Amino acid sequence: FTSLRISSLNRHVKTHSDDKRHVCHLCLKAFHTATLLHNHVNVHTGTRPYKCSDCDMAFVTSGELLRHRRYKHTLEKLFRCSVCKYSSVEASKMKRHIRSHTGERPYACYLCSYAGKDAYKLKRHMVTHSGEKPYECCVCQAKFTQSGTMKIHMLQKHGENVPKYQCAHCSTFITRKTDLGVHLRNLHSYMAEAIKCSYCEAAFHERYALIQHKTTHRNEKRFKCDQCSYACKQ
DNA sequence: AGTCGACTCGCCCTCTGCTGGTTAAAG
DNA sequence: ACTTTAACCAGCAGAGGGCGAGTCGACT
Repeated sequence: FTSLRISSLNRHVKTHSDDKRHVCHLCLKAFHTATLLHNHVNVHTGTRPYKCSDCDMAFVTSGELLRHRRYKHTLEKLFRCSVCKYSSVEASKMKRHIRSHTGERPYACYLCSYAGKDAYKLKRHMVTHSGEKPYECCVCQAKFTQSGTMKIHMLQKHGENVPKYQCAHCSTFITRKTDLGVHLRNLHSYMAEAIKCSYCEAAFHERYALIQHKTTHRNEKRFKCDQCSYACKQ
């Protein structure tokens, strides 16, 4: 560490020393400076002098308030991505975002080949090795690996008047948005090679159209006598 | 020494969407 | 009875938002 000012150096040196003479009288935790102790005591007492004028939030330091206001009220995002339109309030968020462009994955799992783009993803991944299911449904006690999965479960299994997703191309209603995506891919996507109907010469580039077409054969008396007008289904 | 703002690291959260196993209905 | 298929479902990863707290430069 280098600094232009001796005062900064002196303060920096304190960060390496065990000389933490400013001790919290409530929990005995020690700090290098009186300001740090002061901020810490505010956490105990709930004292948050910096109140947001636009909502009920309040903070221990002015810096925290400023950041909060950028996130929630001014929406001032100083960091802009040079590749896409993303912008962020904090530099660390931009650093993390850039990895989605570069593909860099610095957080490697020591048990498998997985590597995460940030620490949280690795931590979340590690649950897959421990087998832990930390989230429990309060209604049926089913357990889940992620909170989001439990939330979907609660909504779909125990929710009332749960809206379903209607396919824009057919009358099918599907419970989950993600399954509607699967439905669209499987049944409504264009296929370069047309599939032929097994009962006639008709051919279709969309699977759903073929299925609909096949229903027209359902009550058809496809087996015809070539001697008379007799015909039957089977 | 105290204060302030900028910077940084870290933690936890939600939203989103793909994947693959299961199930039930239709063929 | 058997096979196929599509919705249902939980697992799991990608991406981003929000905040706590420590450090440092500049200033008083």
